Amino acid sequence: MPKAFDPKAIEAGWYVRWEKAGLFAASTKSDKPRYTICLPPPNVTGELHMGHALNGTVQDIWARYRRMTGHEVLFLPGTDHAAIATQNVIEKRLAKEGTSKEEIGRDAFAELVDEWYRTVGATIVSQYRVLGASLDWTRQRFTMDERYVRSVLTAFVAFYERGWIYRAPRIVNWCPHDQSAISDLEVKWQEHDDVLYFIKYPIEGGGDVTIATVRPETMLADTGVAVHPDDPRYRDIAGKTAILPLVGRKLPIIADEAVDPDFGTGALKVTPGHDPMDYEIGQRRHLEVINGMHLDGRMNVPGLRFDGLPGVEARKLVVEDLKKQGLLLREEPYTHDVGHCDRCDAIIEPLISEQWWLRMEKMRDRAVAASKAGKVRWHPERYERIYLDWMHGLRDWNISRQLWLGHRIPVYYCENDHVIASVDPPHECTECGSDKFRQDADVLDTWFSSALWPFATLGWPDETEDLRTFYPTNMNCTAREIIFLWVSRMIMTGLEFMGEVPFADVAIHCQVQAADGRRMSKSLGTGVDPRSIVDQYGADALRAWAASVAMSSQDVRYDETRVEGYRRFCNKLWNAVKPILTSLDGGEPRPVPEPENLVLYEDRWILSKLAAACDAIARGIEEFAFQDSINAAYAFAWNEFCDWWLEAAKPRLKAADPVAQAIGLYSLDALMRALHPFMPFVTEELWSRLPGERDFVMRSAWPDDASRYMDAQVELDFESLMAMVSEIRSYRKSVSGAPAKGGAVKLDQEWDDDWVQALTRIGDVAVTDQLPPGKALGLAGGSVVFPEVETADAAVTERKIAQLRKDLERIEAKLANEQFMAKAPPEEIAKQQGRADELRAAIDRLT
RNA sequence: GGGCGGUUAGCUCAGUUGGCUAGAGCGCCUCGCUUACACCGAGGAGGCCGUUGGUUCGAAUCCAUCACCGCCCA
Repeated sequence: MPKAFDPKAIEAGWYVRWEKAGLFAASTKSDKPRYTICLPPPNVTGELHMGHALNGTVQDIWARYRRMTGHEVLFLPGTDHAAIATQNVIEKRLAKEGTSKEEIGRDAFAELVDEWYRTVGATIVSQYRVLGASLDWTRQRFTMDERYVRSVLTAFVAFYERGWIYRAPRIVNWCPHDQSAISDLEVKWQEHDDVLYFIKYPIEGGGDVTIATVRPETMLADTGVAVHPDDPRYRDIAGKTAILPLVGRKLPIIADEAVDPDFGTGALKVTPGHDPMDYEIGQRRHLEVINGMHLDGRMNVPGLRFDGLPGVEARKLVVEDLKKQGLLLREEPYTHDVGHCDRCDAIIEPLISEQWWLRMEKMRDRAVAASKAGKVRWHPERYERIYLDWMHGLRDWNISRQLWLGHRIPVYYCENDHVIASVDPPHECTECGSDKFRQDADVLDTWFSSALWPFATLGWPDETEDLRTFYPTNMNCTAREIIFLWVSRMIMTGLEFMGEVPFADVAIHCQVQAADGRRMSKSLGTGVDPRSIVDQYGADALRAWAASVAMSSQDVRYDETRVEGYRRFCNKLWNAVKPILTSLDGGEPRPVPEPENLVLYEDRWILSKLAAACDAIARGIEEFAFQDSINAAYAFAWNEFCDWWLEAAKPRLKAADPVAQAIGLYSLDALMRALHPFMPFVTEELWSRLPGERDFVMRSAWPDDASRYMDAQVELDFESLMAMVSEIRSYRKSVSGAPAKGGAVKLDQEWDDDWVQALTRIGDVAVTDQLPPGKALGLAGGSVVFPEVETADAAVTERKIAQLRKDLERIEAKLANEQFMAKAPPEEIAKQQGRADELRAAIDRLT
C-alpha cells in the first residue's frame, strides 16, 4: 500500500468503475422507494465554479446516502441553453472575426449556436465528474433537446389556452446591446457618479417650476410634471400647465403621492415612456406615453436636432441648448444606482415595448398554499419567508425575449393576422383557411424553460415510465439568488402541470467569498476554480470542506487551509487502515464479537463511539446539517479511533490478536461506509483494500448495525480514564525530572479490574493502594507519583492550584447565592455541588 | 428606503431548547523521525463571545439600542 494518500492515483479510476458497473443509472423497474434529484442545469456558457462545488456536493451526499439506505436513486444531469449568455459568447466570437450576427444572418447564426452547444457547451456538466457526482449520465438532458423543446412549447400553449398569456406594450428593462427585454431580476445595480441637472420649466400664464433630473435627454419625452399633493411649495401650481423647454409641449402639472418631496426640488418631470415609476404615475393620471428612444438606444424625436443621436450625445446637446436659453439653473454632483444588464453590462434603458406576459395570480396562490401547508420544506427555514414575501408581490412575468436563439414562441399569424398558438406549425388558419403563416419573432425567457426542469427532463407531457416513477423529485439544492428566478417558478409550474410540488426539500447553500471577503468573480480575478482545488487536494477534501460550510447561516470566506485540513484527514484514514491490514496479513478476519463477549474497555468504548458517530453522521444529513456529520466523522476517526483505540490496540494488533483485528476491521468498514457520501473516492479505495469479499462501498448498506454496542456508562468510564491519562502525560511533560514513562497512581474511586488494567496499559502507570515515596500530584480522579521526583515544580503546582481555586470560588459564590439555591433546578444545583467537591478534593491533593 | 444574515482565539469557522469550566481546523510555542501516519505524535500558550442597556438565580445564547460588514428586494 502506498505510503501516503494520493488522490490523483485513485479518483478517475473509481469514477469510471462506478459508471461502468451501472451504479449511477436509475431503474424504473426497482421496487425500492425512489429518491430523485435533478441537478440544477449549469449554464452552457459557464465553467464549474464554487457554487457548483457546493450544490454538487450537497446533492451527491444525499444521492449516495439514499442509495445506501435502500432507495432507487435518480440524480439527473443536464444543461441550460442560457440564451442571452450564449448569444453574447457567439457575438463576441463574431466580433473577433470582424463580423456580426446581423452580417451573417439568422440562419448562419443559428448554425454557429448549434455547433457551440454540441462542442463547448456540452462539456460543462461533465465537469461535475471530477467532484465525484453520481449522476445518471444515461438521462442527461439539455433545454434545447428536441423533446425538451416540445415540453416547453406544450407548456406555453397550455398557458395560452388557459388565457394566462397575453401580448401587450409595457415599460420593460431594455438592453440596447442585446436588443432585448430582460427581467427585473437580471438587472444589476451599480453606483454611478452623475450630475443632477436643475431645469426651469415655464408655466402657462406666468411663473415657472424647477425640476431635477440626471437624464435631461429624456425630457424630450416628458408628458407631465408632478408634485406631492401635500407639498406647500407647489400648492398653487397643481392643475396648471407647464411648457416643455426645447419642445414646447404642454405638460399638465399633477399631484401624486408617489412624488418624493425631498428629492431635488420636489417637482418631478414625468416621462412615462422611460421610467417605471413615471409610467405608473402616467397610467394613474392618464398622461400620454411618448416613446422617445429607438430600441438601439438612439433618440426618437422626429423634427428635433437630437433625433437619431445616441442618448449620451443627445444629453450634451440638450444641456447646451438649455444653458443657452438660461433654463439650466445649476448642476450638482449626484451619486445614484444605475441598472446594468447582468449578462453584457450595458446600461439598461427602461422603455415601452411589446412583450408577452404570463399571468401569475392563480399559479402563485397554489404555490403559496402548498408551501404554507408544509409541502415544501426550506433549509435553512428562513428562506421560506423570503420566498413567500417575494411571491406576495409577484407581477405578471415577461416571458419574451428579442434574441436570436432560444425557444421560439409558438404563436403564428396568418395572412389576415389571425393568431394561433400551437406546438406544431399550423397548416390552415381555423378562421380564414389561410395556409400562409409567419411565426412570432420572439423567443422565450430561458427561465421559462428551466421552470419545467423537474418534469420536462422526465418526459412530460408524455406519460413516460420515468415521469411516473421519479416525479415528484425529493430535493432541490441551489444558491439563494436563484430562489426567485428558478425555485419559485418550478414550484408553480410543477403544481400547475403535475398537480404536485416538484420537490419536498429546498436546500439553499451559502455563498463562498474570496479569502479577502470580496465576492468571487471572474472579472474581479477573485474566483477560485474548484478543479484546481481538486488538483491540489483531491475531490474528497474539496467535498468534505464543501459539506462543512455549505449550509452555514452566513457566507464564508474561502480558506484553503481548511481544505488542506481535510486532505490530511484523508491521509489519516489512509494510514489508519495499514496497521489493521498488516496485522491480518491476508488472513481471514473473524466476525466482531457480540457486546456481551467484549472484555476490554477500549473495545467496548470504541464500538459505542462508532455507533454514536454513525448516528450523528446520518442525523446531520437528514437535518441538512452536513457540518455536524463531518465533525462527528472527523472526531471519531481521528481523536477516538486513531488517537486512543488504535494506540491502545497496537500491541494486540502486533500479536495478531483476532479480537483487536475484528474490531479494527469492523470499525473501519463502518467508518468508510458512513463517510462515503462525503468522501466517495478515498472511502471506496480503502474499503476495497479491506479483506473479505467486497463489492463497492457505494453499493453497500448504511452502517446502522453498531447500535447494539451503545453503552453510555462505558463511554463515561473510559472518558474518565482518558482524562486521567492526559493529566499524567501533562505532568510528565511539565514536571521537571518526571520520567517519560511509568509512575504510580492511587485512585480516589473504586473502579473495576478491567478499567484498572486499561489505565495501567494505556497510561503506562502502576496502580497501587500505597503510593511510593515522592511528591504526589493531584489528578482529576486520584493522585500520581513519579518516584524519581522529590518535589514537584512549585510553579506548575501553583499555577494549577490558582486555576482550581478560581473555579472553586466562582462555584461557591453561586452556591452561596440564595436566589440561585431557591430558583435553579435541583439537578443544576447538584451539578454545581458535585463540581465544587471535585475541585476541593483536587486542591487538597495538591496542597 | 424595506428585509435578511453576520460580528466568538492571530486567521477561517462551530456553539441546537439560556446552566459554558466557550470548541474545531490552521497558525504559534516546547519536545519527539517510538515500523499506521512528520500530510505525524505528545504537551502547551492564546478569547471580559462588536457597543450600551434590559429580562433572569444565571446570557455567547433571549429582548432593545447603536456601530460596522455582507447579501436580497425596492
